[in-house]
Amino acid sequence: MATRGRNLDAVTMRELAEALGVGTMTLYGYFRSKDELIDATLDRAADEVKLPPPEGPWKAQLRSLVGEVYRVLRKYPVGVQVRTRRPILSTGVLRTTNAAMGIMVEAGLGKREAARAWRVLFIYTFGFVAFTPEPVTDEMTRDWGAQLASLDVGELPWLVDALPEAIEAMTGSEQFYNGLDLILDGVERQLGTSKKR
Amino acid sequence: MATRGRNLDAVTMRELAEALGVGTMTLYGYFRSKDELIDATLDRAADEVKLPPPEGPWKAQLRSLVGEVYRVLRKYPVGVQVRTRRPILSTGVLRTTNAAMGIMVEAGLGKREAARAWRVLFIYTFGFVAFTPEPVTDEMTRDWGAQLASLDVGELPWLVDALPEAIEAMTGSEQFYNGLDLILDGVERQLGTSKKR
DNA sequence: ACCTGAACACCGTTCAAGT
DNA sequence: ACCTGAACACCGTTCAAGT
Repeated sequence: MATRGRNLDAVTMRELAEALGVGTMTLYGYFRSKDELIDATLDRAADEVKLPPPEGPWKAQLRSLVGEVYRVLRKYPVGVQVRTRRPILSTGVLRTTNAAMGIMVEAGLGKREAARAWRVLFIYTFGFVAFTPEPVTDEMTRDWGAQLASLDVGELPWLVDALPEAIEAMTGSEQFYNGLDLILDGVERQLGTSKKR
Repeated sequence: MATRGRNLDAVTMRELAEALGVGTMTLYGYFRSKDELIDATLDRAADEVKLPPPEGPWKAQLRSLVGEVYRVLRKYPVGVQVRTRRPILSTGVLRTTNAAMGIMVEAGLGKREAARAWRVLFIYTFGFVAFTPEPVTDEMTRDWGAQLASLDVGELPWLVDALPEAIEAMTGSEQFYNGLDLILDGVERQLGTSKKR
């Protein structure tokens, strides 16, 4: 098996119990299942998302809100994998969706457009954490280099020509805001076509 | 444990071997590990992505390419979870990245901007598959409804006001192209600011 | 050369019992 | 009431052996 990494299996009931100095089954006195334990953790995490004050340009508010979600999700990456299996429908988590909807509707976007835009932002944020390895270890760099070296690059001229740029774009976790701004530009354009006020 | 769903654990070496009518360990004669077996499957899948002919507007070409990636990934959703653990660096898969870079650089985008835009498109496509349950079963609908009904919605006015729109935006897998077009608008704006020709 | 059952080191969780 | 060891039904994979 590959490394457990940031996957759900990175947390095991046995290890957690040992770390707490109790028997494994003691955990089941407080949570009915591992899923329930993880849910409780994520609800705590959601409270760490600071909602922006409702003032200033909508774009700055939304950027700040999404940035907060990103920051907190990086701290609790287990939330990403849980979300791949089911939506997380707790008040703590939905507070964020609610705030985003408020910002966009107040800015003049229709409800449907706002809901769709939020979906894109949510997918980007969770997806960024899901698909950006962090930290990148020396072993990873070595593995990937070896794999790339063994490729027939003759068929990949555009990629070869922009290899440094491609590697930078795919691995840098500091690049979250680049993509976010690109998407916010797209949302702004939606605003132009569905203007309500 | 929750359902295995479309996760990597949905495929077990024992079950696969049984389906093939061989002993479990026979598989290890052909692949060194489960990871290697999955990689071989994904490389086959990547060949199903039809690259668009290099003619017509760049936006239509890129839209068609990303749509193809989406279509194929829906067929092999196991690729999503594999990608959360490591990049997939095979010629088959990188053919797609190469084609996307070609379309964008030919359109006039700088290499760096093209690489960053591709990252957003990649994250959106993989993230969409990762975070959109498909199919939605009756049991899921019942569970989510029950969870939503038990919430204190007093704190979530914007969300409550747009609940049908939110549910539609979060569950409809046919909505992939809505978000894609929003992102392509953002890419177009990049083109305006970094125009090369 | 090709195949494979038994066994190992793990999981989450049930059960039946301890205090 | 609170806690928990043993056991069950699973994994991927190693090992040692079959043909």
